Parts: sequence; C-alpha cells; structure tokens
Amino acid sequence: MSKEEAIFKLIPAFRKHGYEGTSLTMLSKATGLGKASLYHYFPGGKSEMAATVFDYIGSELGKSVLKTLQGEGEPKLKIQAACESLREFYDSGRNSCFLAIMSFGEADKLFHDKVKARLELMIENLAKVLVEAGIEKEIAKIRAQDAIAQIQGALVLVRILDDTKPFERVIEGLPGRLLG
Amino acid sequence: MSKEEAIFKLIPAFRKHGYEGTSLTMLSKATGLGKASLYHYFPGGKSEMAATVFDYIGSELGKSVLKTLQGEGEPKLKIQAACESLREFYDSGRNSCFLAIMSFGEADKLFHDKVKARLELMIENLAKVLVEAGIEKEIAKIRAQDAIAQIQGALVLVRILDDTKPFERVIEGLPGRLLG
DNA sequence: GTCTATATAGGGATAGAC
DNA sequence: GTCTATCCCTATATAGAC
Repeated sequence: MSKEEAIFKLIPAFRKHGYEGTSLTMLSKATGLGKASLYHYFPGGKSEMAATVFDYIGSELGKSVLKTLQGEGEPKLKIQAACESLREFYDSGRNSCFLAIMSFGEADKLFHDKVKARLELMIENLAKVLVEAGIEKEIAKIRAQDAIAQIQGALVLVRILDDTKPFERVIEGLPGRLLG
Repeated sequence: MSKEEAIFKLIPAFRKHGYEGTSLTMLSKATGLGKASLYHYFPGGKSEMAATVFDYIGSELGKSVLKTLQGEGEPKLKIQAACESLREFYDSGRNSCFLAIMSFGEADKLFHDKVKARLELMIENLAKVLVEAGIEKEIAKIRAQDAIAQIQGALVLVRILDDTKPFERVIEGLPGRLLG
C-alpha cells in the first residue's frame, strides 16, 4: 500500500471521530493495516497521522479552492467557482472541517499553530480577491473572516440538524455577501 | 460539596477538552473530589456528568437569553438584550459552545437527540421574536438558523485565531441582520 | 512492508473502609 | 460523602519474526 493510499483511508476516521476520539484500532481497521504497519508509514504515531492528514487535506483545498482564487479572471467569477469547489470539498456540509476538528482538546495543544496558519492563509487568499474587486483592504479581510465563520457555523448546524440546507444557503449567498 | 457546586466545577473541564478529551482524572482534579466521590453524585459516570453539565448550561441559557426573548417588549429591544446576554454567556467568544463540543465522536453518538433538541429550541425561540416583529414565518426560521450558525462559526474563529473580534463583530451586527 | 505478541500507561468504573 | 485501593479494559507504542 502506498503512503498516499493510507492517508486517504485515514481521513474519514479522523473526520468522524475527531482527534482524541479516533483510536489506533479504528485507524488500523480503516486502512486494513495492522497497528505496527501504521508505524511503518507514520513513525510519530497517531499525532503524525493526524498532522499528515491535515496537511493532505490542506493541499487538496489548495489545489481546488485556493487555486481557483489565485488564478486569472473576474473576481466575481473566481469567487463563484471557489464556492462551488467548497460545496464539493465539504460535500454540501456533510464533511466536518479539520480546522474545527483540530481546534479542541489535545489536538489544539499539538497543532494550534499549524491550524491557525492554515486558517489565516485561507482568509488572506479570499481577502486578496476582494481587494482585486475594488474593496478596501481592511474591509476585505473582515468580510473574508466572516465568510469563513459562516461556513464553519453552517457545518456545525448541518451536523446537529442532519440537514444540509444551512450549508447550501451559505454557499448560495456567499458571493453576494463577499462583494457587497 | 453540593451537586450544583460539583457541576459548576466540571464545566470548564469539558469546555476546554471536549467530551472524549476529558478524563476522570481531570474531572477529579477540577472538582477536588476523588473519582469514587464523583460516582456518588453521578452514578452514570462520565456520560452522566457531561449530560448533567449540558442540561445545566442549557438552563443557564434559558434563564438569560431565552427568558429575554420570551418576555414582553419591543422585538428589537429584546433581540438587543439577548445579544448582550449571548456575549456574556460566551465570554466574548472565549467559551466554546457545548452544542458544538457535543456534536463530535462518541458524544454525538450519546447525545445527538439531546443536542439537536436544544438547538432547535433556540432556533424556535429566536424565530418567534422575528415573527412578532412582522417577519414571515419561514424567513424568520431561516434567519434564526443563520444567526446561530454565525455565532457558532465565530466561536471557531476565536478559538483558532486567539482573537475575540470575530465574535464581537457578529454580536454587533446580529440585530440588524435578524430584522433585515 | 506486514504481521503477532507484548510492554506500559491510562482510561472508566467499583468495592469497601471510614 | 469521601477516601484508598483495585479491577479490567483499551490506549499508544515497540520488538522482533517473516
């Protein structure tokens, strides 16, 4: 099994159970590898697995959403395309966000800086496009933050209410709220 | 030690570490009681402790925010007062919300219905005031949901960015967005 | 690279003295 | 009501064979 394949199989486990809620036994079952084999790929154990998954997810997000935002084109179109990427990325809100997952308990202790850096990166990329669209820099940053907060909040609601509509609504309204 | 006193001391532990991240050892230290003494107050163990804390927090929220919303008076003023209660309740965003905490991993398995019911109660109460203010019922429900999502999202950002401004901003703008 | 077997620590929970 | 001592289980992690 390739390392990437292993990473791929670890994702849903961490997503569903959170960092502390995911045991090596679960990760072993999820991958089909024995515990000891997991340590072959991830000598640092569970924390390395989580960190690797986090980075992998981040690079996936970079390839879709951030790539879209950084490309050429009309800001409004780029934002619309990015929203569509976000919908896929979060599977209409059914996928929890690793930023939120990793911001609690022991995961927060281990990965706080990493998580913060990723969130700031997303905010910056989004704000940049708003500036391209003629919005003042400080306003742009605030709108970008609020947009990401809306997404995070919608993910919480979807999880609790078992209903993807709150997420769909946020995505629907996002371009308008970002561009004013 | 009274049971209420014990509950009170359990709160910050669960808030900080989440359900699975909080061990009986932590809860023992937080209360100053031995593990066995905790079982005197909570025979159901950790899950009963968490459920009791969740209900306690819910009743606190009922006494402040929901009470304000259900009282007599101008809808706009009630909403403004409720927002102020929310700011205190979440300590400007420094307190995580138990709805979010309990919506992951094992806690979700144990408490999903309880959590969902509480969230729906909050949405209904908020929507009711909007209807009083002359807003159409379906719109009111959606706005109430979105408002709570914004709060939840802001709490995530505050945690990760170590900055309460996203939360303050949401609270500031909430009455306006709710009433249109 | 994957396994079985195991080490060691900590988890939740209980018994029973006081 | 609170404690000490303990039970059993699962957790993470490692050793070493194949």
